[in-house]
Amino acid sequence: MEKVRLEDVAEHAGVSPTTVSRVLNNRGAISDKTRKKVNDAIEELGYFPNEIARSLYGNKTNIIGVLFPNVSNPFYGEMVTELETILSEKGYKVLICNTNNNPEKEAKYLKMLLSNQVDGVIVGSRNLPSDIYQKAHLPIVAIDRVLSEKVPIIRSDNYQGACMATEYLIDKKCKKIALFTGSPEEEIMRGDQRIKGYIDTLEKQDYDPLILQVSFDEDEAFQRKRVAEYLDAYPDIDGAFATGDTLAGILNTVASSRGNQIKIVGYDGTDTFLKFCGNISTIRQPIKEMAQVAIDVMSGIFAGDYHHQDNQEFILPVTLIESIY
Amino acid sequence: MEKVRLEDVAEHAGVSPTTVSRVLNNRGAISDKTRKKVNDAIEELGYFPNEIARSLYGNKTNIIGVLFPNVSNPFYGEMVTELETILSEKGYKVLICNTNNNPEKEAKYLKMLLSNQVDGVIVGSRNLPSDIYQKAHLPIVAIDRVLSEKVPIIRSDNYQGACMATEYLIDKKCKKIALFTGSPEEEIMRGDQRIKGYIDTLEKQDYDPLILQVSFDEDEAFQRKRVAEYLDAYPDIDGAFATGDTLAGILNTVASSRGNQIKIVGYDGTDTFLKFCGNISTIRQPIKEMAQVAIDVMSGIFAGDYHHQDNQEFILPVTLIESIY
DNA sequence: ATGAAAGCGCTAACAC
DNA sequence: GTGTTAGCGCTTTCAT
Repeated sequence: MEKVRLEDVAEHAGVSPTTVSRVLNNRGAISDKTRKKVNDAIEELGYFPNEIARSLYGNKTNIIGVLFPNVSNPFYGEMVTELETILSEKGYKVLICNTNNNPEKEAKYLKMLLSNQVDGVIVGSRNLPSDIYQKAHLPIVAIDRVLSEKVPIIRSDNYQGACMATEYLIDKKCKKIALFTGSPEEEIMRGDQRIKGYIDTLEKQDYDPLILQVSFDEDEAFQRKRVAEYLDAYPDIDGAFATGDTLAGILNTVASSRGNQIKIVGYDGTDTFLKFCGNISTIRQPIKEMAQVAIDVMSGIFAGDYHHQDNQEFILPVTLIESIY
Repeated sequence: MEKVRLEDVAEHAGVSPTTVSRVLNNRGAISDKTRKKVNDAIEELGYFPNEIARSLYGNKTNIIGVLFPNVSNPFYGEMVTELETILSEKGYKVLICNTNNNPEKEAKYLKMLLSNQVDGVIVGSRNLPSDIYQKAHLPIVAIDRVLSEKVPIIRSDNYQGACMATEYLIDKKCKKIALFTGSPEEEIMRGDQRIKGYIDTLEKQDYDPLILQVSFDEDEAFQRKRVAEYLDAYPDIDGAFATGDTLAGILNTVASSRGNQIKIVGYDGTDTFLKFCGNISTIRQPIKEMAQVAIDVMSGIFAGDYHHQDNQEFILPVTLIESIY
């Protein structure tokens, strides 16, 4: 049971390779008789075309690389699932790369993708200087990340989402509304939109913001400890906006185990979170729609009818998912 | 900025293509002077090798296909992450396929992977008749799935895990211990190991088993309703083993919202679950270790030193993760 | 309607 | 130590 090549099919059918290729690709004119002979030969030999050879000739692999920190994170996992679903329907294959937010891995992967002649890259990770992506010279779209001014960004409305979350907590009569975030200091300073939405909303209504940081780099036990310390230090907290669902989950676990009554709103609203934590409200990012837009934009780049403006952003609306109980 | 080929490098360096190839692959003897010339040319032109051409020649793509129901499920997401991490260190790339447990998609993907000349396939999905995998004639390993008697299986000790979960609930003085499962009737009948472990453990101690089914095919709202109905019907349930963490999460949400005091043990123990639901105990599958074994076995197949016996299984031990609070 | 021949970018005999 | 040549499996002019 050796590998069957197009040439074998041709021989078996008593025609030339060209003819087989034509049948395969429905190109040119073929008599019904010949077509049948060829198709029978294909069937009998169990032939299927070698995509590698096709790619080499055609200079197109139909492979899209997706570069994300980590598909074990439900947000990225669901995003990759949606991307893959849409792409596979369009005849593309997906090469997956988990960067773990490690710049070296990210650089290595980008190079690998280029070497593998991928047709485009969808990036949800970023640790590299923007010129690296710039000179990759390849269709790229970014998900919620600034790669360079030349790369279009698809994101959900982080500012609006934060406002909705905060307003919700105000509506629910919370008096002391804290923000829990995993973002590092610099990012907070640089004006993270989720944090900005929280602050703006509170200040508009004369509440005092309280920003509490729980580093993502620490392990979970440490994060719990840190959260518990915050709850000790600010016992009057009765509302909390967590800028990610993971943090919302941890906060919920810690608070409920201590008997603290805190209304929590998370951020992301993945299906996984909704299933695991149906009793926590959250802001849902429209993952599927974001995936669709990302691919539409990329298709536009392929087709040559996407006209870029610097710092182009596609911002999609979020929704508040109120916990059922 | 056109595509740079090996031949361009050769020309630029004033040597033959062969020499460039030799420098690239560190093969044969090359004078230091020539090597430097070539490397300089590579640098100047920004050349990188075309892996497609290499694959075509070498009959090896260094691509592994991974076929799972869905990376948006944290168990599969974490499994794929671990696989990808290990594979990328070994120089392999990962082509990802979400079958959604759809037989047509699965068949289409398998064919696509074959067409793309992947070096091997890791499968965590199964809806196809076993002969399809059999005649694929390709190194295959399966994760927790029977594909055919010829395909080695890597799984965790489901029976043992179920026993541990059930024993834990008995230890915690639960009197009425139910099992919640999403498996369909047939599978339950066929002797699912998690269910068997539960039943055996209970019967050994003269408890009555109570198996409650909550279909995975229904949406979440329906599942909640179904769970609530069960809790109404059996108000004396004070312990529950859920055969998956998702179900454990739903059960926990419903129970706590109704004020039912139920000790719950889930199954899978993904990092995501532990973060989201730190207050639920669970049986943890050793995902990373399973990924490692899967790849070791596949490497063995590649190297020709894996000797298969029919229905070969590699079973890894599980651990009980007790909720912190 | 069909075939012969060249070539996609690379590697590996086989020369010298 | 370096170059010439053929070929991996396919598609596509260009003939006929």
